[in-house]
Parts: sequence; structure tokens; C-alpha cells
Amino acid sequence: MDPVGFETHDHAHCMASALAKAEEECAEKGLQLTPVRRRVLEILLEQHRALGAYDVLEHLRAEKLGSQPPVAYRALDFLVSHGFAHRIERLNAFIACSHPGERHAPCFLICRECSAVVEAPGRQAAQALREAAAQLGFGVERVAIEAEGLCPACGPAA
Amino acid sequence: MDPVGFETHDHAHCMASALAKAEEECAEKGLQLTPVRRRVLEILLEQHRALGAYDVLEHLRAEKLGSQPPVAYRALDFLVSHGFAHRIERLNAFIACSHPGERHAPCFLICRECSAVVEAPGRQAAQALREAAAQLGFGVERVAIEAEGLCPACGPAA
DNA sequence: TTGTGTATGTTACATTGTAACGATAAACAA
DNA sequence: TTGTTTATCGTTACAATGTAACATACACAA
Ligand SMILES: [Zn+2]
Ligand SMILES: [Zn+2]
Ligand SMILES: [Zn+2]
Ligand SMILES: [Zn+2]
Repeated sequence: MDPVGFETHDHAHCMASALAKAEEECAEKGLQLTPVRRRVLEILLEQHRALGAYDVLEHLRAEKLGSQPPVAYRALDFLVSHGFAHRIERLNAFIACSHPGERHAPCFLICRECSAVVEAPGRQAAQALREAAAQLGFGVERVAIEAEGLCPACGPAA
Repeated sequence: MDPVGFETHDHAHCMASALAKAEEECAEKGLQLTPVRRRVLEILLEQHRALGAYDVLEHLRAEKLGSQPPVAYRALDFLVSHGFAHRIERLNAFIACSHPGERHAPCFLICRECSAVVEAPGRQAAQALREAAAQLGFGVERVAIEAEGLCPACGPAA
């Protein structure tokens, strides 16, 4: 997995490619990437940070794509349930997936200073969690792994 | 760490001992375990499951210990910030710590069927998370590791 | 006494999330 | 074509969760 980290990157490309992957995957699986759903994914990709449902809704309102909370929540639920976006529990917010298509345990690093959120590879942490759970006879279905701290730009080094 | 698992246990003892530990630790550190704070901890311990702030508030109201949201939130914040309780992000809820006093990375197993919540040892998962974060130059301060799935009682075996 | 710090009490509000119900549109068979 | 089904969308009205702000009460020290 290519960890989209805190360093800057070719964001236009990053966005276009994620959108293309989503379209491809929806076509494959017979999912309907409707205008609202597609636009919400674009909004998340554009911003490239965690947005609350009501932040997304503001964009939709401005563009006459919907004005009531359920519109945003439905689109976000669709994106999350199909892996195109993730929900950050800690922030009650949503972010576009950085690795669409790849099977991965999302794992988020949240900077408490600048609010940047990065999706890190969390396979090992998730695996450790599964093992600890198995010890107690618990079958893990979904995991949420979220860390709060300081990103490179805001850290002591900076 | 003694993993308080899904099996039944001597709850009266579990509760009394946690309360005693909290009192001891507050005495040591000069923290004030005021009547409201103490009662909220008792409520969490009694229920032995995740309670929303408003659930706690209902108890407080019934006992004339406070009637407005801030009362519950303040007490819960105190308990969480000193490690006597934890917040479960996924549920917007709080639970008494199963290992008060011990330094530990909380890690929760949430049954989607019966809503039981168990605090599992999460040292390894947390460590894996820290390492993945370090790769990206991110300094982890706090972690939230939460798994949703089926507990032994609700699982396929049952 | 007076200040200082901590904890409480209270109001009023902000934010986040949903249940429910009807309207709409595409897909498909009769 | 027409009716039927299904998914999506639009909207209202509300539930649930969380906080800012300010007043009050008390303990303790200067
Ligand atoms: Zn992802
Ligand atoms: Zn930062
Ligand atoms: Zn704990
Ligand atoms: Zn269960």
C-alpha cells in the first residue's frame, strides 16, 4: 500500500484517480454512483480532509443537489458502506478513502493541531486486535483504529 | 493484565475493588472524587456496560445529584481524563475502566448483537499503530481502538 | 478580609443523526 | 402500452449528543 502521507502530493491526479477507481468499481459491481453520491465523493476528495455531514450538506445546498440532512447522510452511507469513504468516529466526520479498491483496515492519524487526517496502513494493528479478540472468543467484523497526536508539520521537530 | 472477558464474574467484588482503587488513586494524586463524580463512577460500574451521557444523567436526576447535561459531562470528563472510565467513540458512550491504575491502551470489543462491551488488552495493537504512525513522522498521543463483532454468547458457536 | 482556585448549577444553544412518509424514475413483465 | 417493483430522492419533524457562557458556592491562603 502506498501510504498517502502528510507530505504534499499531486492532488489533482490523486483526486481524478480515486474518482476513476470508484466509477470502475461501481460499474463492475452494479452499484449506482448517482450524481449526488458522485458529487459527495468529489467534495471529500477535493477537501482531502475530514468533513462533517453538515459540511458536506452545505456544499450540496450551494449546488442545489440537496438541502436536507438525509441527503448527505444517505450519500455518505453509500460511500462508506462500499469503501469509497470512511467515517472517523472520533471526529464524527467523513473522509475519502486513500486506497479505494484495495482491501484494507483503515487506520487514521489525526493531528490535534492542524486537524489533518491521514489514512495509514493498519494491517498489523488490526491483526493484533483480531488476535486479542480471539483470545476472548470474540469475532471481529469491523475495526476502528484512530490515533490522535501531532503530524510532522506540527510536531516538536517543527 | 487480567482480561475481564465475556464470562460472568463476581460483579459485586469487581465493583467494590474498582471503586476502592479509584479512591486510593485520587487520595494519592490529590484528585477530588466528589459525590457526583463518585456516584457516576458507581453507576458505570453497576451497569457494567457502555452508557450514554444522558443515561447517566437520568440516574443523577433520579437521585437529585444534578439535572442538566453539563453535570454528567463534567463528571464523565473527570473520570475519563484520569483513567477511571473510557469513552467509546463508536457508541458515543462511556464505560468504567476494567483495569484502573494500570497503564494500558484501552481496546474495546463491542458486540453488535447484545451490545456488551469488553475492554481487551490492546498493547500490541497500540504498538503496531505507533510504529505505522512513526513511519509517517506522526507522533501518537492517544489511541482509540474499537472492534465491532460478535461476542462468544452471540457468535456462530452459540 | 480578600483573593484564588475548584467544583456546581443553570440557561440556552449548537451539532449530529434519524424515523417516517410521499414523490420520482428506471427496469421489466404482462 | 400499462402496471409492478425497486431504488433513489425530497422533505418534515424530531431525537440524541455535546457546549459556551455565566452565576454561585465553597475551601483555603495571603
Ligand atoms: Zn481506506
Ligand atoms: Zn498538524
Ligand atoms: Zn481501561
Ligand atoms: Zn453479544
